[in-house]
Amino acid sequence: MSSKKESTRKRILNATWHLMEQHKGQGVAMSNIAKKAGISRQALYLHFKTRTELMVATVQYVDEVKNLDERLKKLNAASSGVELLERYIEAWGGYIPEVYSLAKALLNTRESDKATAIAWNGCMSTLQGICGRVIETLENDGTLNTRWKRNEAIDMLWATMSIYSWEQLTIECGWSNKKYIEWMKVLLINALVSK
Amino acid sequence: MSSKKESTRKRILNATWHLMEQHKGQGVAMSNIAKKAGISRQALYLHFKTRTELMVATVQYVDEVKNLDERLKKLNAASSGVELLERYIEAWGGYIPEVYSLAKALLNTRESDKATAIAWNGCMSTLQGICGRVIETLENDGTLNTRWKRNEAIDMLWATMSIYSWEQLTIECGWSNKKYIEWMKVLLINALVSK
DNA sequence: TTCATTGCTTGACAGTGTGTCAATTGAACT
DNA sequence: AGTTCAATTGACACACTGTCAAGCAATGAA
Repeated sequence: MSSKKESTRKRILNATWHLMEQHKGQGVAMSNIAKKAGISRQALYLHFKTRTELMVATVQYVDEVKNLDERLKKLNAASSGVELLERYIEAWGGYIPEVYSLAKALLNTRESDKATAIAWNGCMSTLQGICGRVIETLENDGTLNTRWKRNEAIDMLWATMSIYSWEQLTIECGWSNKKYIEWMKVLLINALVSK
Repeated sequence: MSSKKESTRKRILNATWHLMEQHKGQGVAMSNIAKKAGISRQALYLHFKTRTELMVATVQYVDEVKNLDERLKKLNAASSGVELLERYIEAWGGYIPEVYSLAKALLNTRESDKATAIAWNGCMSTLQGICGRVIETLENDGTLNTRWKRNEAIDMLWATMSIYSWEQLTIECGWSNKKYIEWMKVLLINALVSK
């Protein structure tokens, strides 16, 4: 009840978020967002200098609301490299569908916009750090397939678990998210873990 | 020397192709293409109804010039499933960088444009057909890792060899194309082939 | 030679979206 | 009463796509 009067900024962020979800990131203009937030289009620019800045802020807002950090911390409880790998696939694979629409919007514009690219790379380096931990744990356990070098394994794990791959398998191939997680484990355990 | 006077259509297609390559698919407007082709912007619309139609035609033109079909036919010479898989990775992996910029442009607009989506799906189903042949050959050889079901293996192979994955590893991680092909083989052979 | 056709040109315009600016209002704080 | 802050309205610049009308030059056929 403390936020009966939600701040305009939050109303904008929520409006952006939900419109992006609804329209799968396509055709959401500043005027639509303003309308949904109940303010004028120009007022949007009082809070966010550009469309990109708004998108970046929205992604950060969603990450905060969805509590990605906390979810990733649960990985630490893994007792082996293989378990860590499995938990990573579950945690990140379960998170992707919740942010997909928004992330897609960022991905589409990052090539033409430096601010977006920087924000995106920030998210990605967090993930790459986790991939690094997974591979190192496998290495320390002696369960990393000897064909792999550490850095190549990290990059490959990161690339394979990308939002794009998720998109291809779920949206293009029609897999459920459960199926995606299940077979991603098969792929990566077979590829990375020594038998 | 037979084409001293290149047809306007071909000049447009070449202009589009080379501009897209140069600018990595970003910020290439109809007016730029017209200028490069040496005609007026409006004349472009006499040849192609929309920007999308031009892009789709350009991809088909490039496929024709680069002779993708012929390259894929060479796969047939493979004498085993594993060899076929390796040749597929080499052939497609070698082709991606040649069409990347153009393909990226299509990928970016396909969500908002049906014509693009249809053209793209056409290309993709060709690839999925080849992935199907690869997996079936492995199956017939008895070398498909028994953890895989056929359809899931096909989808996974296709998704893993997507342009997006290539983009991540080469452009984001800085891998050379040779390295990409090398480690893609490691990934997929370990994941799909029984030991 | 005249006429129609074809391919292209120019100029103008509608529509959509982003981003900016100036003048104004209304409420809250002091 | 005066200041400040948030938001409003209307107008505008700019870029890009797509359309339309009128015209021009070369080609080929009657």
